[in-house]
Amino acid sequence: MSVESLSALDRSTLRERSLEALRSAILSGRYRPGDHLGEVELAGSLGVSRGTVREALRHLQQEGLVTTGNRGMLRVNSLTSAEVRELFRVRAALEGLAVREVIASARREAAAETLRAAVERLSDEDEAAARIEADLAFHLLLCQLSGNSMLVEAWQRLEGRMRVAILNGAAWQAPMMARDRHVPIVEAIERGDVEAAVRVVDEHMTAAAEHFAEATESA
Amino acid sequence: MSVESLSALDRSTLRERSLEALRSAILSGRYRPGDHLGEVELAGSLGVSRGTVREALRHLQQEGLVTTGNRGMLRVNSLTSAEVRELFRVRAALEGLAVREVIASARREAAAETLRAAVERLSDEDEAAARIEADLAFHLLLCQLSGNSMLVEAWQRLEGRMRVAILNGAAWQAPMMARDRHVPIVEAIERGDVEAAVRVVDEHMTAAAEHFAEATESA
DNA sequence: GGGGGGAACACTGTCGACAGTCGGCACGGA
DNA sequence: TCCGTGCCGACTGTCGACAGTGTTCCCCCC
Repeated sequence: MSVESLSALDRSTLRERSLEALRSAILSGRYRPGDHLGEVELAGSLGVSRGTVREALRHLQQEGLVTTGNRGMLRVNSLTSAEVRELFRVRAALEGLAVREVIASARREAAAETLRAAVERLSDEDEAAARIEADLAFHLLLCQLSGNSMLVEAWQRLEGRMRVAILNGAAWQAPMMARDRHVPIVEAIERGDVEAAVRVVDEHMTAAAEHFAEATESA
Repeated sequence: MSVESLSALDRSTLRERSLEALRSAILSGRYRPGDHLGEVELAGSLGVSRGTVREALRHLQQEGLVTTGNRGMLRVNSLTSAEVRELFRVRAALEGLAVREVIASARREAAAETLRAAVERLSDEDEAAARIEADLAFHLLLCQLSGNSMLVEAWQRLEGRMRVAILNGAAWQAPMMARDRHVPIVEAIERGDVEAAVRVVDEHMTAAAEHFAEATESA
């Protein structure tokens, strides 16, 4: 009786799929920082028209993964170690606000529980890529639980740059994403200790900043 | 419901000019929140092709000035009063970081002086539009003087939403942008008093948040 | 052998057209 | 009157093509 229902994936536009493909290609390191991204070449390899990849590239440009070169040409972006440090300081400010709002929220208990569960997914053994995803998911969740949509948006805008920074030091990120590093945050939220929570987040970010900044310097 | 045609003597690309034209059209209130923005119609009134306005619209979408409606159609965005409050809390966090970094900076004195000059441009008598510009310029300058490029970027990403919020309560913004409100910030920076500076910024943002949130509610 | 001119080349900017799809409306039947 | 249904218009998604412009490299002349 029922016709094959169109899966939601087929609903996505070519532009969205191209965008996702390019983003993951860059983030997986298939393109090196500084590599030139030609519209025609990408269009050919993705099997779509130039206009379509063009839109995807412009989107990536606004995300900060791609930057405009000499003649309007686009190339893969990279971050200096100073920018990495700056990035983490902004993150600290944002996530500091997040923990503040989570603690002040009426649903603090439920939020803490959710975060506790997310921390458990931060395995110390998994693949590097999985660990990165779990780490970013934890911090995004923290922002989401604040209930501040503008905060979530701002954080997500930084996410692209974050991933670039992480990519630079991908080989050494191990100790940063460990479960130990995140448990104190959850505990401070559970206790409702604003000062401690903010301080812990700050320290976490400072340590991560140093880590990845050094990684970029030696690259 | 029309935008002025673009002048042809400019060296910038049509896409950039279309973007600027659309942005100022929305921000000047020529389009009301919820208004549908059709690609063909805009292309006609701007005198460019659909693909060109399409890119501009996508840019505006990422800026948050325009949001995707029912069928992938774009319409002018508006903010709820709750979102306005959230927005200002994020701004407070960002600008709090800014004053912290400015004070910690080696060029604190020079920065304070620059800010002092910017405050003077916050006239109490000028046109509403000019006052808004001067106010935003002051806060942007504050971020820029921190020397944190990622912070500047994050702030600018919020700027579009800011202007939407301001637009909603455009008639009542008078007391918010007054010089008195900003002088204490500069003074705290001059004294190097971090705690006071952050507190003043926070209060400034909270007051502004209430102001514009109420304005959007009664609109 | 070195430098200048010029001709392909390789891009991006911009455009007009075709096709798919969604919403609304009129019409006919119960 | 109310509901199903098929048509129509509008709008976006996507594409291929043309034009303008740096860039590069080769060839000729000094």
